[in-house]
Amino acid sequence: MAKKRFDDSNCSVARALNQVGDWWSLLIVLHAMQGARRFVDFQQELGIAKNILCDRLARLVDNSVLKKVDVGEHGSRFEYRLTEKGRDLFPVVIALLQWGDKWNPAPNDASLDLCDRTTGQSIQTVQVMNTQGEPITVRDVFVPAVPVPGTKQDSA
Amino acid sequence: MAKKRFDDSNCSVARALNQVGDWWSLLIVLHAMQGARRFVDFQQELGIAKNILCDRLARLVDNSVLKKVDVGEHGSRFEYRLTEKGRDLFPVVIALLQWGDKWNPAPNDASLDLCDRTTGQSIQTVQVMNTQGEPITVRDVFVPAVPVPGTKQDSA
DNA sequence: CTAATTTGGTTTCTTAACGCAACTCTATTT
DNA sequence: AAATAGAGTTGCGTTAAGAAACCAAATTAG
Repeated sequence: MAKKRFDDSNCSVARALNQVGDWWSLLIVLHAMQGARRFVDFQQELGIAKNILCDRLARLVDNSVLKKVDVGEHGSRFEYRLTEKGRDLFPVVIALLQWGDKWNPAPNDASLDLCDRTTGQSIQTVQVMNTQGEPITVRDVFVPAVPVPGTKQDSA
Repeated sequence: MAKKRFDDSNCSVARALNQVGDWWSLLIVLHAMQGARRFVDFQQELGIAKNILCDRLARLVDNSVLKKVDVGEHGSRFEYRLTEKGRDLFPVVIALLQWGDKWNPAPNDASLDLCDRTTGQSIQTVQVMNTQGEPITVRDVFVPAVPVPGTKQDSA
């Protein structure tokens, strides 16, 4: 983490990064998407220190990305499940996964390839699209000049 | 940053986060996408400490997300420009931006909405889609059992 | 009933990263 | 010659990350 916080930033990306912008949070969300639910699942799969995991899970719960569910089994058993907000990080995680695959090819193995249940085929590459459904790049976008006073759109 | 590095992880997301998974890097990339090029641009727009900015820019250059261009103007002038790899983070940044907008509404103002140059209209929400072009959620995907070792499928 | 496990955390302590401020260096402007 | 600007670097204090040990409730083993 850093000292500088972006809670009140008027930049959506900054606010988003404030919640999931550290090393572990998105990895935790990814593993949650892949089925991890219990403390030990995350701990073993990620190889993360327990105190850090506690902290990250608590923060993700605070931020409503995960919810903590007491499943009254043997021992103190809790499950951390994705909320709708957490599940909504799917495009972010997938975009990141695809970027990592494309530009930092796996050193030793195949990356995990995700398939759609209904078609059985690999999913598409995540793209930004215009209203016509045509993929666009960063060069195709602009921020409309909003002359409304009081509207701050800071760079972001 | 953290001590734990994921360079050699066989997880694409981990490798991606290794390059742009800190508080500042994606914000720097975002601002670069919005036109920031010079050291002072980033420094003033982001309010980041200069040594941290140096470090982040250098790392992004190392990772080929940005390239440093000497524009021989007055003083020592450099520009940091996005590479193709950097521009390819567009879907990641936009997905994050949209998530931040949706789930952490701006405290005081409208978030900036991005428009496509050719249509003049707002861009679509970034989604994960199957081969049919239908949007899918995390519940629709599965990891096919045991990819053949040595097989690399890039856009996972 | 007691001892050992499992799960989920906390505490301690070391190390590394962040962030401010001040300083450097080169080149340009006054 | 002095001042300004761009792009850093250096020092130093604060904070966060990480490993390993310790803690506590519920469970199973014996």
